[in-house]
Amino acid sequence: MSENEDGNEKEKEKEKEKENENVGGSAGEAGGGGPRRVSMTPGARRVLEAAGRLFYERGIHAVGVDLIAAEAGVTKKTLYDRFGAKEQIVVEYLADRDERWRAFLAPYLERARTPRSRILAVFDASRDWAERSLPRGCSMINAHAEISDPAHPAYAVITGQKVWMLALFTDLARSHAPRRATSLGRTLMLLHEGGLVAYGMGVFPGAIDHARQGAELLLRDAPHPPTT
Amino acid sequence: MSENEDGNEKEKEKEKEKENENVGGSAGEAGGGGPRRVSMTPGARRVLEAAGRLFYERGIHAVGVDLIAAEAGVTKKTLYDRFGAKEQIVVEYLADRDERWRAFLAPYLERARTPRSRILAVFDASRDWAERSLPRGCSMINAHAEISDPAHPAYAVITGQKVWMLALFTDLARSHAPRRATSLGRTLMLLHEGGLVAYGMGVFPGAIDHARQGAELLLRDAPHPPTT
DNA sequence: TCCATAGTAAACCGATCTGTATACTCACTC
DNA sequence: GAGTGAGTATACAGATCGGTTTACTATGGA
Repeated sequence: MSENEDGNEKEKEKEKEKENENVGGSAGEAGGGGPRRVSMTPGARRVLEAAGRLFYERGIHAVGVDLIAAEAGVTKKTLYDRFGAKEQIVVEYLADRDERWRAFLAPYLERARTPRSRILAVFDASRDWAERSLPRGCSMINAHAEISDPAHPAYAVITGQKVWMLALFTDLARSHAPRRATSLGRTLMLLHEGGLVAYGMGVFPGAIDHARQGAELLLRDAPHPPTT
Repeated sequence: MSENEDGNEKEKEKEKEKENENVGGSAGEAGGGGPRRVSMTPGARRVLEAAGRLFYERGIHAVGVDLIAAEAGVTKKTLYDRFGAKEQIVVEYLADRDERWRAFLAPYLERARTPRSRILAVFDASRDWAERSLPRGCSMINAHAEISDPAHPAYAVITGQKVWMLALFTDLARSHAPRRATSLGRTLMLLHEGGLVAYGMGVFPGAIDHARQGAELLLRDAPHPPTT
């Protein structure tokens, strides 16, 4: 363990990752706690794509590695060479979803210019995100229902995303009404989560838009403007 | 199918159900769409108890019938004689939870006397219910994450409970503010669902109480009183 | 030419999955 | 005392689970 000139090898690896579509990493980089552990070879990418689709549609426990490998068009050998265990695929799946969501959300926040509109922009982003890729509700909530053990490496990804969202709402709330930022942030979080759940279960149509209406009501109510 | 004097047999069955703690069934009876299909013998009761506990703690797909039978102290033969299939145990599990919740909620609603306090009583009941038996969040939401097929017989139980809750909130909202009952009922539903999710995932402490605060704000805001 | 990387193909492991079968016991009742 | 309902004990079926192994191929630098 003394004679590894990693400097040389790193250069090679970096050059090979020309097709890696990293999203800059401006506001991201908190995908799951650490850097990606697996080298995303073409086969690994197809595995992750297939696993993500199957996990979300049928549930994590209901999908076996044989099916994932078959859908990805790779053998189980390749799958285990890349990921080592199904558990790791689950972690990558959730971290990937989280990363994508934050990248999707970012331009919505950047476009909005007032604190109020930035808060509402989160709901707009969620609605658009849900309509295009969340027919069965939030991936994190669904995964949490299946992963009971807090020691599971995916658990941190799940709770991490929710904590991040709460911090985001609280930060945005602070800009709008500093005096009640904590409380307002939490209420926004509840409306948002409720919207996601109600949307995923089809309780009533337009659940996320309705959550946005609820948020508007909250913001109109005692907005603590510049003291007039 | 002609010679069954059910009048005689019914009496016997009813006498045997002395230990059955049916809660009158005033507002209930919508447990899952139909009457219980399985005869709840002592063995069956133990199966349902064990399955309920295991399903909730570890997830439905993660628990096998062998484990359920072992935990219940019955053989798989008994289990299959009573329930026929694991699927049916899942249905009974969810219908049972739903029934218990409605029975738990009823006295909270009866004690409250104003429309406003009746709405808040739902959140009070949920907080108490969650603290005593929902460390991992709402059973229905968790089950929905695992059961993707709408044709699954448990699906109707899941969505049925949420629809019932929405109807309850809407009814209560109608007594408080008839003009905006639909919208208010939906927002209350979102806050409530959000509270359940946030509580189950431990996003921040006292999530259901905070949802109640959000509801209070909603009710204070434009309460549409008797026109003054 | 050599060699590491990434992959295919296919068999195999022990364990577990849902579900069924046979054979028997016990308690209660008509 | 025969019959019935509820249960035990145990073995087994066929499939699938996560995971491993051996043998081989294609590719693209150094």
